[in-house]
Amino acid sequence: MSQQRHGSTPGSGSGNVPAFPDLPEATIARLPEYLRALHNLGEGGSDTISSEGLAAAAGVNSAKLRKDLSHLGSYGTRGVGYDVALLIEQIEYVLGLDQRRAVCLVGVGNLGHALAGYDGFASRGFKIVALLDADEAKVGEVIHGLAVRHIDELAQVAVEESIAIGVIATPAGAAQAVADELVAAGVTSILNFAPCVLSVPANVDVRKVDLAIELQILSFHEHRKATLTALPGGRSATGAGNQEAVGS
Amino acid sequence: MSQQRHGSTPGSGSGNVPAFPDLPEATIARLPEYLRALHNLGEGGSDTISSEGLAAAAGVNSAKLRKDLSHLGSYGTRGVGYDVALLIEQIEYVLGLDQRRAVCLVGVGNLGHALAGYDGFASRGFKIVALLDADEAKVGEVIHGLAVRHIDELAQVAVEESIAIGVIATPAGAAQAVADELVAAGVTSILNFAPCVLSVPANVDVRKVDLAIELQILSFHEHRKATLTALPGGRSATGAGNQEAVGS
DNA sequence: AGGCGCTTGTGAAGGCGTGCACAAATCGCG
DNA sequence: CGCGATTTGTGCACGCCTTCACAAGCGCCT
Ligand SMILES: NC(=O)c1ccc[n+]([C@@H]2O[C@H](COP(=O)([O-])OP(=O)(O)OC[C@H]3O[C@@H](n4cnc5c(N)ncnc54)[C@H](O)[C@@H]3O)[C@@H](O)[C@H]2O)c1
Ligand SMILES: NC(=O)c1ccc[n+]([C@@H]2O[C@H](COP(=O)([O-])OP(=O)(O)OC[C@H]3O[C@@H](n4cnc5c(N)ncnc54)[C@H](O)[C@@H]3O)[C@@H](O)[C@H]2O)c1
Repeated sequence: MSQQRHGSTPGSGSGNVPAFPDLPEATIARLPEYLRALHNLGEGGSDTISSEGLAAAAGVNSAKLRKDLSHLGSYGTRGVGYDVALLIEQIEYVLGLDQRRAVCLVGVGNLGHALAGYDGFASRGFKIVALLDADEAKVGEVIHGLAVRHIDELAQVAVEESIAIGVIATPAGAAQAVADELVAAGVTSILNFAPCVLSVPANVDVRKVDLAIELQILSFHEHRKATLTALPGGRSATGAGNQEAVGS
Repeated sequence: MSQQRHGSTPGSGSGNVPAFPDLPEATIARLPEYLRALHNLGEGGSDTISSEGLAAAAGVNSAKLRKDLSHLGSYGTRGVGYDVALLIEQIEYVLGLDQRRAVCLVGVGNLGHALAGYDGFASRGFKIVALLDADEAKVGEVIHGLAVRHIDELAQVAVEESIAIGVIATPAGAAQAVADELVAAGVTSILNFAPCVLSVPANVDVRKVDLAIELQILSFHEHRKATLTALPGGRSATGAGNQEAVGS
């Protein structure tokens, strides 16, 4: 394991060299979950936490958690557990949360309003620095201290604020056009709420959130449960059930 | 393959026997995507569609799509493609979308408001039949023709409306309690927007949507791209980039 | 009727992720 | 100082998923 990577911790060096030994996608999708659990535990006063305990708090298998964390390096102490503060620092560093990330939100409609007012972004190092819409009637409206600007100003704002992440909350029909504009403005990560497939250059990452799909997956399981009425075991009320989560 | 399963199609029989040859989870997570693409194509006038075409529309590999569809049975015609209408019917049947599914929404705050007004649910066979909140000030408020009711009425409404799916849009602190109440009321599928792990009986399905996690994953990739400034190939502008999607 | 091009359905291989089980390491205590 | 309790880090095996590649099947054209 990389025992000499201990020195190169977040706060210290700025231009620290090496890209991480490319973590498995499945792992990085779980890191935010661990981070949240750690924050909760930190407030609880705990100084260290065992893999078992943290795994329980994050809702995963403890072996999986240890393997995930081992990819970041060796930040635990055998016989003791993980130092909560240090681990938080490490994960935040790996996720790039030590630097505030500017986000722009395009489409200030029903959903956009909710997102604009959501404090769960700011508390994780994300700051919405621009609200954009094509509807002239919405331009100028102030939401949580931020005025809605016209979409045509995107390129300008993106440069001014060094925006790398964009959120699309427009109707599906406009999403591709908006994505193109975001890309043109230099955005390299997009979170898309519109139910459609986006086509973007290879260097741009897209993540999609589609509530209808989630419901349809649940519907399938409902359908399945319904057709299996005659299940031999009956209902077994286990403590922690089957938790499915987003992630690619 | 199962050539005799053709007769047992959706519309016809009601109490049709067999549970599907349990589809892979990865497949069922993609079926809604195919379904949306098919609906778009259907409006476009196409009568049949090739796996290549549908795969492109859904943003997946064509071999994967064929394998996914082959799990439902053989509904394509070699040399021609898939009959759009038939395939839609099939997928909707498998997902259990042929019957309207009643949904209740708990927590009518910022996010809850947006969800309550979202028409993307109804258009997919889901109907929000109850809005519930603990805040007396919100009880009675009418949103899109539906009045907010007090959470204490959950059990009653759940039975009246045969609610099997519940959506949680309350603060994280209240989510577990709400989940317990939903389970007690007979709900067997939960879509959770609160950033926390829910503990439920084994027969209950939970899916989580956490926007902060999505952003953190994007942040990681931003961080990675930033540290890799010296990438040999430069930016290769491929047509369809890397599309990550939700799903477990 | 026969051949040709096109498309599906699938066998097989490879990669990824998961979870078990255990050796190595650390702490506390006698 | 040594020993036992505890917990991490990981080698390994298994299963799922993805992807390639191709035979089988279908329609159309001659
Ligand atoms: N409301 C929800 O709860 C919800 C849930 C899941 C997904 N979605 C999806 O999110 C998207 C937005 O939903 P909504 O309910 O907020 O819709 P909405 O119609 O209320 O808002 C859309 C906003 O986008 C703006 N817009 C349209 N074209 C634009 C363009 N080219 N550039 C910039 N802005 C543009 C409109 O002016 C409007 O303000 C939709 O794709 C919807 O399917 C919504
Ligand atoms: N707003 C967003 O864009 C957004 C985005 C992602 C996730 N979320 C998450 O969704 C949840 C809701 O967010 P929000 O911004 O709508 O919060 P909010 O505070 O605006 O709304 C929460 C609502 O839940 C109600 N509530 C509280 N306790 C309840 C209980 N025990 N039973 C029933 N109702 C109860 C409150 O009365 C309130 O109306 C939070 O967990 C938040 O983290 C919100």
